[in-house]
Amino acid sequence: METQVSQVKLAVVDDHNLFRKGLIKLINLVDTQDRYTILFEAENGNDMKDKLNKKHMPDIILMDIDMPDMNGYEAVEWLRKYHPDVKILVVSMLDSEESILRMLQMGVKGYLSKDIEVADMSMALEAIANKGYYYSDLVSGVMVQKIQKNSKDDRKQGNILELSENEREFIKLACTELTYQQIADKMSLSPKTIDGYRESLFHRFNLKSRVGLAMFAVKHGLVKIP
Amino acid sequence: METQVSQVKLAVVDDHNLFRKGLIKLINLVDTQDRYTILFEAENGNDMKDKLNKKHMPDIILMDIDMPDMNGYEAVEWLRKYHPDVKILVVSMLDSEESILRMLQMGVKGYLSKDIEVADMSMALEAIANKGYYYSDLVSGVMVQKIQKNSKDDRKQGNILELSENEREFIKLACTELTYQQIADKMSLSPKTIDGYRESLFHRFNLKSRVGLAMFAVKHGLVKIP
DNA sequence: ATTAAAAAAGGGGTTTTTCCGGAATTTGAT
DNA sequence: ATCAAATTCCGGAAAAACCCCTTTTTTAAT
Repeated sequence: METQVSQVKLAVVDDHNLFRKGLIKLINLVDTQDRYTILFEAENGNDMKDKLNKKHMPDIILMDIDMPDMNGYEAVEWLRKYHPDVKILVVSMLDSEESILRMLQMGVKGYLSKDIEVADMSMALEAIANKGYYYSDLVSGVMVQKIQKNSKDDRKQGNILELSENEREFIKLACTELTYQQIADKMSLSPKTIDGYRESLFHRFNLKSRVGLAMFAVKHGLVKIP
Repeated sequence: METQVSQVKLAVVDDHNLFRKGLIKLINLVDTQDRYTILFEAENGNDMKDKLNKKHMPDIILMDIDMPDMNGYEAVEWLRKYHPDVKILVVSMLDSEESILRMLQMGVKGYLSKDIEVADMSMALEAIANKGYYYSDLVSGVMVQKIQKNSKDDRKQGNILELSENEREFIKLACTELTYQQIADKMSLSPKTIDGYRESLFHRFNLKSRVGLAMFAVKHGLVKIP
């Protein structure tokens, strides 16, 4: 085979300039065979959308999650829809189970924590370029756990991934100072329906108060902290 | 003068390995005169404490804020106490006014956002090594604002820096699912006192509900999200 | 078309939070 | 020692949050 040394076009999407630059330096350092080219950098999902149109399509996008304007989840969702061939490697500080699973469900090809070794990142890039994916021990671990848990009825237990759109919306509004009555108005639903959402969420996630729900939302990135 | 090319010993304290490595690469890249030596890296404040004893003292410590175990504030507080000569350059994602002022108050020599240009970081290091400090436009801006605001009575307005210990403690507990009654028990105070804290904070920071207070606490890093 | 499940809405009651107006106590400075 | 300020504490009432159990409406699948 001669495909081993084919060129790989990369893009880096992360809101912290210093991290982007450092990451690129590391990639160049690791890239002894001159395989990798950085096509572009972007500060967030929106920026990426703009730049994708103007440039050639990258093979792999290194994607942060927590970004202003358009975050990693939204960016990945968009990419899956409009450019399903682009492989996504998440590089994020968030290494919660929820986050990993949510990204995997959306079809990312790898997920790295930001506190990994340089060698791991190198391996991930190479694996994705060659095999098309790279699932680290952390990620595989989360996956098997999920599979095992899935043997039972999964919907009923607390599973953040399966929140309805209305529930997500309600949670966001529950993190504000609006009363439930006002939330009901804003969502054009009966206060009783809102009360139903609340109770259901409380039971599913073992919560006792609205503050608990709000902190839960923060912990799992369900709400943006401005 | 011949002191221009004196050696400068650095240390990097940040919980994300990839960021540390990238940062160090950037420093080396920028360091055309071979002035800078990285004495050690640490993952958090505690790790730093350990490593400070074993190695020579660094001249400048590049310090993250949000870290597990012992965060940047705690680390800086400790450094000021036991090694007041070590200059601290904060390099953090958090660029809130509160965070900047709190760090400045504690005597750090510079404060950089992680989304700055590489050149800025280079300038900051050079300035701190030579002049002893580097205050970017962002930081100076925050400082003058503060000075201006300070002309008026500062205590009464919403100023996160001047929260009493009890208030900080109450805020943390208000972010849990405890009732005010339980919080009062836990703090060995009357529920009415707790109610007083609540009202005072609501007025000072323009809040309308406990959820608002909790989100406020999250936004300003007054409470840890586990 | 039928039926089971999920979503939305409701009734009615308890607890907690919120919001006043103050009063007593502790603290710090002169 | 004394005064002012801050901290702590109180009573009471309206609003909001919380809880459980039931009914209607919508959705989805056979």
